[in-house]
Amino acid sequence: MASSTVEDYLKTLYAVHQSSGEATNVPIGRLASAMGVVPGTATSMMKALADAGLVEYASRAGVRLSPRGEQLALHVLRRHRIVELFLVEVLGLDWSVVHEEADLLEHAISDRVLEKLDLLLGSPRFDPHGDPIPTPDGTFEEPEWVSLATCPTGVRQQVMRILNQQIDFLQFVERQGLRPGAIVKVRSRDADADTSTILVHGRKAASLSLAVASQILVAAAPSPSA
Amino acid sequence: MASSTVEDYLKTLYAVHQSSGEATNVPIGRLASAMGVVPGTATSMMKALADAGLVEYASRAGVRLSPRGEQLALHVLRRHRIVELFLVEVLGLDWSVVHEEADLLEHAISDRVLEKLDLLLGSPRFDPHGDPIPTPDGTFEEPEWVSLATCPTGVRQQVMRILNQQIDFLQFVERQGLRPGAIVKVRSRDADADTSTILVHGRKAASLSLAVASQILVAAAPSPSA
DNA sequence: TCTCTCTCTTTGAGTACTCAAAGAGAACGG
DNA sequence: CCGTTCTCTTTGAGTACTCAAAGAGAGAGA
Repeated sequence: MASSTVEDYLKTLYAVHQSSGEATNVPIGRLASAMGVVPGTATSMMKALADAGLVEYASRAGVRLSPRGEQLALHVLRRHRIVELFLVEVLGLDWSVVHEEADLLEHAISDRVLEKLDLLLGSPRFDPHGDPIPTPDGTFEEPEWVSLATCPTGVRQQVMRILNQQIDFLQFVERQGLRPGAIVKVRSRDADADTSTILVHGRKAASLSLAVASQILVAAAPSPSA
Repeated sequence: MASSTVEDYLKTLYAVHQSSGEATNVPIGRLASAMGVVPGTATSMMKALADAGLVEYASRAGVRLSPRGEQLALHVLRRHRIVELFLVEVLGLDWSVVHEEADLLEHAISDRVLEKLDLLLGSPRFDPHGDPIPTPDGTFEEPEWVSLATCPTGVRQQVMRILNQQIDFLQFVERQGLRPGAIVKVRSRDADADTSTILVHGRKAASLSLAVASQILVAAAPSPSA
C-alpha cells in the first residue's frame, strides 16, 4: 500500500504533468514547489518511487509517472473528485472548501466505500469544479472545452470547469456567478489591455484579465429556454 | 494537531480504561497489546504524551488520560461512531465491516465535515452497534443496560448494544438475528454448564456461552405490538 | 531472606519523511 | 571559451514511530 505521502506525490506529479505541455518530463524543481518541499526532498523521494516502479526518473532529466504510477494517480484522483462531489451534493458543504477537505479524505477511502459513494452519486462524470472523474479502470473523459480567454465572443456559452481551485479564486468565481452551469457571453476582449468583459446570465457584467479568464472553461450553451 | 497515531493511542487508552474496572490506571502492557505494539513502544509513547499533557504517567504505575486527553479521545470516538452510522445508514455498508472502515476515516474527518454528517443523520445518540455517541462538548449517554448473561430470564428484552466488535463476532450476531433492535427472551441460563438459551423474536433459539451472552446488552422491551 | 519470574524501561537501531547547506552539472551571457 | 548562475543532487541531521533485546524493579514462593 502506498502511503498518503506517496499518493500525494503521484497525484501532484500527474497534475503538474498535465498542466505543463504534455509528453515532457517534469523538472524536480516544479514538483518540489508544487509539493511544498525543498528540492532535495523531492529528489530523494523520486529515487524511492523509481525503485518502487512508480515513476521513471533519471538524474537531472526530470520525472514522469510509470504506467503503474499513473494508474495509482488516477485512482487517487477518482477518490478525490468523488469525495468532493459527495461533500457538495450530499453534505451541502461550501463549494469553495471541498478541495482541501478532499485532500484529507482521499487517503482514507477504501475501495469498498468509494464504490458505495459512486453508487449514491449515480456514477457521476464530473466533480463540482467540472473536473472529469476517472473511471475505476483509469479511463478519462476530457471534453474539448475552451476558456473564456479564447472562446468566440458574443455567443452564449455555458461555464463547464474552473481550473484554478484555490479557495480565494473559487469564492471570487462564486461571487461573480460564474459557477459551472452558469450561462455567460463574452461581450468584449482586448489583448492589449489584457481584459475581457463577461455578461453573466445576460445581466451582470464582470471584467476579467485574460489570465483569469483562461482559468474558466466553457462550451457552447444549449439553445435558450425562452 | 494530534497525529493519527496519537489519536489511536488516546482512543485505545480510553477503551481499555472503560473495559477494565474504572478509576484505576491502565498498565502499560495492556495498552501495548491493545495497540498491537511491543511494551517498549508504548512506554516511550506515553512519555511523549505525558510531556504533551494528554496523559498522566509515572514509571511502573500505569497511565491514565488527563482531562485534555480524555476530551480528545471522546472527540475521536464521536467521529468514529458518527462515521460508522453514516456508513451503514447512508452508504448501506455491511454492519460488520464499518468498524475497520471507521478506524481509517476517523482521522480524516474535519469538524466541518463531522457536523454536516451529524446533521444529515439527525444528531443520532447511538451508533449501529449501540455504542453511545459523545456530544461535541464530550458528554456522554451511558444507559443502564444489562447483558444477556445477567438480565432477568423469561422476560421480553430488546437488544441494545454489542460490545465485542470484531468482524467475526458481529457476523455471528447477525446470523443469529441478534442485532440491536431485536426482541429476545432468555429462556434458560445455567451457570455450571456456562450456557444460556435465547429465544430470538419468539421463534429461533440460540445457545450462547455466558461469556458470549455478556457481550450483548439488552433493555426491557416495549410492550408487544399485538 | 533469597531468588525466580513477570512486567516495565532503556538502549540501539531501522524506516519514512523532512530540512539546511554544501557540492556538482548544465546552460547562458559575455 | 570561460565564468556566473541556476537547478539539481548529496550529505548530515532531526522528528515521529517502530522493534529487538538487554537491563531494572517489584512481588511471590520457597
